[in-house]
Amino acid sequence: MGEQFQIDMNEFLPLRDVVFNTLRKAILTGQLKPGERLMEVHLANQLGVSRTPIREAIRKLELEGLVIMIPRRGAEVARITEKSLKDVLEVRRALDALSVELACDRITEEDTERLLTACHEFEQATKGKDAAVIAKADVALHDIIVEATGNQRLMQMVNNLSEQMYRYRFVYIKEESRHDNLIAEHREIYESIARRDKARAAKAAKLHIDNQEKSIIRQIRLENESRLNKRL
Amino acid sequence: MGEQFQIDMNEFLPLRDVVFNTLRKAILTGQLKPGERLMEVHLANQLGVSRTPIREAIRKLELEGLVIMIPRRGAEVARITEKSLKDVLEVRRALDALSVELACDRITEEDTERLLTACHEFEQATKGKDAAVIAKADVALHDIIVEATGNQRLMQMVNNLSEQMYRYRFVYIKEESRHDNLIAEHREIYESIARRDKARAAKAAKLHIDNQEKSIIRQIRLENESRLNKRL
DNA sequence: CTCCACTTTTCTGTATACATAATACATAGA
DNA sequence: TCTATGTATTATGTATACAGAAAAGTGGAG
Repeated sequence: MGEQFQIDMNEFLPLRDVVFNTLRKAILTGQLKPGERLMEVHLANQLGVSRTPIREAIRKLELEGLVIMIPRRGAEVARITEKSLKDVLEVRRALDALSVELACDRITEEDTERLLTACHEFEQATKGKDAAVIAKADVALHDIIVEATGNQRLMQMVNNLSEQMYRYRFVYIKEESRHDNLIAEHREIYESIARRDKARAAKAAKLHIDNQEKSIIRQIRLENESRLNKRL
Repeated sequence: MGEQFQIDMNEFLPLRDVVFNTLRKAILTGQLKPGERLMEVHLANQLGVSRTPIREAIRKLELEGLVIMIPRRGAEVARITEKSLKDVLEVRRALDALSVELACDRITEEDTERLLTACHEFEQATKGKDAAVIAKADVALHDIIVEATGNQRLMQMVNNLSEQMYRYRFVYIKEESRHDNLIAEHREIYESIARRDKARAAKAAKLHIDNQEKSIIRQIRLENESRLNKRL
């Protein structure tokens, strides 16, 4: 029983939400692996709560696509296939393009400044070697953009889609040879938003996703190969 | 206690899913009105089940955005504001455009035929006066397009977004003066997909949404006015 | 040794019980 | 009459109990 989840008990949310956040984080960080079963009593004991909040949390994870339900057998962590990831990225490409276009129309001067700062901070972060720091700077930058759209629903959907690939967020961050490209891509997005050039911004955002897709797909294929080799 | 939901008990799904579908339909058709509280014991009695499946269904409705949770007070049907609807449509415009673009690349000859047939059937439907029949034909047509993309995630997200405005689906269907326009818009979408003309298809899809938005926003303003008048 | 039937265990699905927060109500005081 | 405080009610949050379906284990026959 080595696995022990980090529970944010300091929150004073309903237990189901604490459980929901805990399980989600465990799935996204890979603590709970694809295909792994989520057994209610086991989780209940581990988290020190009853089955009820566990079940309610699982219902939400189910709708979020992070677990799949098998009738009379329970929940298991959703497996990521190359197809499902391409599907996600295909949608995300469209929504990221929409985000930057809307940002062109609606971003304030102040947030444009913040965006520039975020670009610089990302650049700084790449000079250190801490992938977590780089990833955080990357997220911060993209958050500024979607928030600038003022579209609540869009924010929620983009976040959810990002989540689906969270397990791979380090993949393209770690490739140091790509760092200069990432910086340039961010810069291009910033520039086009600052100049309110929607077409250019959309193009840049799509390119940004395309490049991430390449890294991640490459990684998935590597994982699959090594998995197949182990089976032999 | 006039309200009595239509329960599809013939299904042999888990009760929570039966309840989920039942409540969702009740919300989408307006049987459960925005702002109305969903009280667990009440619903449990009404549907003849215990509170457990009710609660689990509510968790899913919560994540789907159809109900909102107030801590220690329970769930209520989400209110639709003009802003929230504009947000939804803004995203939907982008995803519908994506759908037709992908359809241009991926639709089979067979499905292109079906799409044409669906156009004709929609046209036929408008000649009768049954709004439900027209709405059904409209849904069928759009389903062919998103399914042609082969993108599971996209299908799910478009369906979810459609749901959010389901309460208003009759609004633009009912305006008979718009029927010829709707037919023409569908025709234009069909033509551009058949000719694999992505740019034209995207433009047509966006226009289609723009026109729906106008109808619905007009309707919402009417409702708000009459609501305000009643308060006086 | 293998396969099949049967028993046992395990886990989900559902119902119910209990505790507590929130609200409504009523009563007393100013 | 209005406000405030205490009480009663109501509904949620959580835990637990019970029934039944799968899965796993067991034993016997071939």
